Amino acid sequence: MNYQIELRHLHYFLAVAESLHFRKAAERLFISQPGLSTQIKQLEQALHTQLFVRDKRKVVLTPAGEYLKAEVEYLLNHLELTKKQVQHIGNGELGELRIGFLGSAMQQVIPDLLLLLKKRFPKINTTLDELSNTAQLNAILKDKLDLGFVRLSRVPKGVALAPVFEDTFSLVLPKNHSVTVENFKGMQQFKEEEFILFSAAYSPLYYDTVMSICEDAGYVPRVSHKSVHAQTIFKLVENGLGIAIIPTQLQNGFDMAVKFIELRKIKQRAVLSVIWKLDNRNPVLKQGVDLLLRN
Amino acid sequence: MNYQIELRHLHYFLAVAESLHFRKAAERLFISQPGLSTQIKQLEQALHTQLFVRDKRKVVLTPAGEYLKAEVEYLLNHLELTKKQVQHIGNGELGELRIGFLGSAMQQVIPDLLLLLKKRFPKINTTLDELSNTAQLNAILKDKLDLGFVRLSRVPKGVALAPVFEDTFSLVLPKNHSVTVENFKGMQQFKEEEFILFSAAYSPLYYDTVMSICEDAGYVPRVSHKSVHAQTIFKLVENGLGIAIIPTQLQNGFDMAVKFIELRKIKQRAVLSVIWKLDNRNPVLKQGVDLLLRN
DNA sequence: ATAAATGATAACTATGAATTATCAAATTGA
DNA sequence: TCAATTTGATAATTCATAGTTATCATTTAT
Repeated sequence: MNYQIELRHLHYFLAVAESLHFRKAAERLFISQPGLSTQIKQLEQALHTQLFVRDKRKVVLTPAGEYLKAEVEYLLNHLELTKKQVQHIGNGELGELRIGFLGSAMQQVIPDLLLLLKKRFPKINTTLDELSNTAQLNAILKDKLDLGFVRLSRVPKGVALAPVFEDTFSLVLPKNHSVTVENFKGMQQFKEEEFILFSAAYSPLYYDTVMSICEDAGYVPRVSHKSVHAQTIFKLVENGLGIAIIPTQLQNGFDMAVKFIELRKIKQRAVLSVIWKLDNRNPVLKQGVDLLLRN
Repeated sequence: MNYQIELRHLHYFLAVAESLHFRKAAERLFISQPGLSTQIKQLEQALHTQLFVRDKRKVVLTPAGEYLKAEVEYLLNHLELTKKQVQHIGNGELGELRIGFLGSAMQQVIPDLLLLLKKRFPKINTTLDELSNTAQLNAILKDKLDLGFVRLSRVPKGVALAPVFEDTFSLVLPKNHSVTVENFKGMQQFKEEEFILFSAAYSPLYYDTVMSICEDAGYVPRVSHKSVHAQTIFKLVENGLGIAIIPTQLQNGFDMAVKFIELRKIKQRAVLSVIWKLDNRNPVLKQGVDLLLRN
């Protein structure tokens, strides 16, 4: 009657809570549906609390289930980290740092950081994931990631943010555009152009900053296309579909038929920041952050 | 060959890590010693890491085991809280606040706080534990306690501290002592007395403060006895074994044959503070702290 | 030297996780 | 409207493995 909760129950619970579908969850877990049903029922009995409402056609989480889901995600991720950490200590390695980054940070900042880290702490392992701003923030909140490289101006309470790299912006123009580095006067020259930008959902800060650059030049830009990949933006510019404004660093590493004009005189800068969770228990994180911010 | 870790393993591991003795741990867990041995071996295999060194007469933790112990304590306590929390939410209650306190705070502050809390959040449950300063700090670091009422001036990083109650000190004298409330001049009158104090281990801040009170009067007190219980101290004073200095509030609730002189003119105060962990995930804590500090 | 204590190993037992087969209810669609 | 499909729950059965008992090898204490 009084079951003991095991990690199995938590893993199963999470699968059902995510898919809200017993059969699909069972399939994902490589067990049969009746087995999953009984295990979930056991968990509910152990907690004396209903976690799902089964409505004979759809499954939904109760408020208690909703709460448990968030906590289980946290607990399981934390346990996963602990397992790795224990192994690292057993091997005489210091630990692992899980890093997320925006594509636009791969050009320069990330390689530099990794080299620095390897030099100072040769035994620290790293994992790298290219993720959007919001994906990184979520992963950090759930202890799936230790460190994120993002372009954000605000983060929720409990998360720290520190700028690590400042870049100018550059104009991206088709090769045959009448404006050149030599005859470039200012952004007011592009009042009538169509703009191609990174989408606001991908990076709200970037979007707002570009808007403010045009605003300072006295107009609101017409945005014809939005994309999340630099390469796509370059290709669109190359084909005369508009002009773009990008962080200067981004032009490296691509071989595109466009020309760049660095906007040194405008005040806006593309700021890359690190974010991490203040209550992160990974002992390696502190050293990584210290190292990063000492530059 | 590749075992799945379960909570059972973690509970068993913790029992062995605490007793450093397989047979005793097995007894405590109500299972047989061989069963425990195999489960621990499974855990070690799952982690590919040795956790204990069995030296054919004694068992010790490896560094990796040491690390795991701390993390497992944290995880299991956190899971325990989560279970309660889920049940509370399921019952439409808000949650549970686990409070620790010094005996000397029970007189006034704790009952007041509890009444306030019950009034503002009728659905919050509380558990109360009388613990020493350091026991509270440890319990808070391990997520076994949410809120502690202590007399401390510093706390480790990651723990917050906020004063909530300030009390004057009072002299405790035997009934027949020549000094009375009427002819009391100052602490310099007690230069030659023996002092009975709370032990420094129990409350370092109290000890230092009493020392500084005598220092201000121009002498170093001779300390003849130390205790952790107010009642013991009163009893010793009553029997002429010395005099004492205590937070004034403490005299309430005891019916002792001693007299008290409140030291209103000296600058030192007995400060009671709340402490809590900044990364505590109990959603109730924030409301409790807010309520407390708003007074 | 003998007795007591310790953790590991081997063989066995029995608990309960997981499977298969099936049901009842709800939905879909010809 | 009625068969076909989809859903989670239930019942009976199987089987993996946690836990047991019995025993050993080694160390420590008397």
